[in-house]
Amino acid sequence: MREKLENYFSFVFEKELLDEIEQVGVYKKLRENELLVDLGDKMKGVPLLLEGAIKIVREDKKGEEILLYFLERGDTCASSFASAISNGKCGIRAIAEKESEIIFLPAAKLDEWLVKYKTWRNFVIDSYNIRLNEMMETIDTLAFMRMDERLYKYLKDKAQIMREMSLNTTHQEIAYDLHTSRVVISRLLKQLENEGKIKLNRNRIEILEF
Amino acid sequence: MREKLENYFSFVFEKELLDEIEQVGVYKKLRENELLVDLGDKMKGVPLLLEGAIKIVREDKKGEEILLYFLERGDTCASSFASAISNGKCGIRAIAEKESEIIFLPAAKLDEWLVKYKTWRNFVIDSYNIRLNEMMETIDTLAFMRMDERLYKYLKDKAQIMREMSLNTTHQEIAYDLHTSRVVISRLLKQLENEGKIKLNRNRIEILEF
DNA sequence: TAGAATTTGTAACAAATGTTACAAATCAGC
DNA sequence: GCTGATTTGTAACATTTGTTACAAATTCTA
Repeated sequence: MREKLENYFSFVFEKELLDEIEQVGVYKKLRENELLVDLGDKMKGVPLLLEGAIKIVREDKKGEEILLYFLERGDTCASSFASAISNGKCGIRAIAEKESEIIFLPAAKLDEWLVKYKTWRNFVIDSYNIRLNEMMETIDTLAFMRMDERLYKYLKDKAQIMREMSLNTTHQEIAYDLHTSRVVISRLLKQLENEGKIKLNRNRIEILEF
Repeated sequence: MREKLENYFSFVFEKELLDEIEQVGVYKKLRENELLVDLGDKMKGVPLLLEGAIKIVREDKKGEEILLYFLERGDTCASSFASAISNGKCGIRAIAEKESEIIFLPAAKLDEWLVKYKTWRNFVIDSYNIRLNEMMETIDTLAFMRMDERLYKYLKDKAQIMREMSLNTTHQEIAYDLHTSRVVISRLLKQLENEGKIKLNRNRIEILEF
């Protein structure tokens, strides 16, 4: 764990903080599709993502879903931070898109470290800023793009996160993430294929153009 | 200024911090429709809103706009905070919806206060959390609601912010905020009027049902 | 008060997205 | 192999949203 921690955070956190994290942090391995945070959870800590990819999804009362963004290694979940510090509920769901490794940091330390470590302050503020920007990008996408553009962007974003030009997924799953119907996705995927941008196979989509 | 500061922040900030804010903060009065922050600005400080209402708008490269949310008294602009601390550019535009009063806090103090005052840490974290939640609500609205629902919600939200059941606005302005066309707004407003929820006049919309 | 500018109403049509229904293809397990 | 479940393709149609065009109503200004 120390090794992975050093890998991604030695340029972010000072040595003393890394030591503390190693002491109090709880390492956890997530298998693919494992649920990390559910809607309404009260977080007792914050996850630091060491490896893998995590999908953050918003759900409303009626159970309708939409993908907000993905977390990559080095990221943390700002919404958990909110929930952990203020003891409130989390408004999102987090699911591992592939096998991932995290370190869980206990809520009690979060505020203490803000005082003690400038690098921690920077990290927290940066995380919030990154997340705000991510949310703005999501809003841009929803407000300004048509479904065909959103779909193509989704495929490219996911390929980047998964570090794979070939995605294992079904039309139905994509429809859930983009909050539309399977038929619409099938139609637009076929259109993208005709334009030569992707290649369709059962349970697999290859991205040909980036 | 001290009086207004005490009014809304005496239960938020400790006395020493209020003193410091009074010393270094710059008071400013904004007239209606005055531009406070523009797209791409580098913020040299953060505004605290003492009085009034400020509209936060997102704009993409093509000049297309959409309303993100409103700020009320007691609020601050998380996006400015981001920009001020990291010396980056601001991704939004802020415009006074009505005459407003703000205090501008210099960037230099922001980090210093994080160490010195627990109340400031709470305020900053809370502000980020409130903004993240506001963004999620905006995303819910865009992803899950039809235009007629969005329009009605917009009217009610704006009435609340302006503390007025009667809004001075045109169909075109609403269309800009919701990123649609004037004709669509006129059509849906007429529909809401027929349902007895609002009453239409030139340059004025009364909300009858809340 | 006449004429210009702004705001609103509405029709007719186009495009995008959503829905229902069903068939064909592929796969998993026996 | 056969059978049932899953996934994909596609047609036909409904609904929502966007566009163009133009007239009427209201306000502003000279």
